Amino acid sequence: MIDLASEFYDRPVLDVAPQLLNKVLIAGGRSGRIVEVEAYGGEDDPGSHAWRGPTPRTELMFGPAGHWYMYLSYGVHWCANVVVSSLDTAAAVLIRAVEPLAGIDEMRLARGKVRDRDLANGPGKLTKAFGFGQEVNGDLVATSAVRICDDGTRPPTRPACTPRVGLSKDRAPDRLWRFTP
DNA sequence: CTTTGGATCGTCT
DNA sequence: GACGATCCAAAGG
Repeated sequence: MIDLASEFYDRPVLDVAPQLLNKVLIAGGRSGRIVEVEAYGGEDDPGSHAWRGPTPRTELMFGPAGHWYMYLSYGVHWCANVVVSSLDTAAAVLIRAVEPLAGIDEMRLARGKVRDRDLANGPGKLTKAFGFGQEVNGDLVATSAVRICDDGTRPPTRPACTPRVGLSKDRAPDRLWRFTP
């Protein structure tokens, strides 16, 4: 189990996103394999929070690579993004789903009455299953309570590329920036 | 199985 | 004042 180095994140978002597949998310004694991600660009991407330039909420996206950018979705769910390339301004990868590996009892407790397969198969579900939120904003490589590690499993050689989920019309639906193994 | 509507509140206009 | 990078329960086939 090796923490990904900051160099891993400091690359174009379309390189980093598919390579996060099959990596392992670790937090609070729980772990899970990343099985769905989405890439978001910066000011040139109508689907991105950073589209209209920096705001108080999105300033983290304009910061250094290898940091968490957490945001509250629909006033209810915390969603976890990893900021990537400092050259591609304000790009980030949304972690959309993980497959539980360890700490499954804690996840069941955090998630309530759902089937095991539904414990962490959504961006809001996984943060609740792992029990973290806004407080992890900041450097994920050096000091974070939420880490991303490589356990030796290779990324898929040919990941599936599909449209991003939940974007309203005209938000660059032509960009197939959702990746699954 | 699919569809529908409610929850809920920070953020930006 | 409107709108989400969502989730879930309930209702209908």
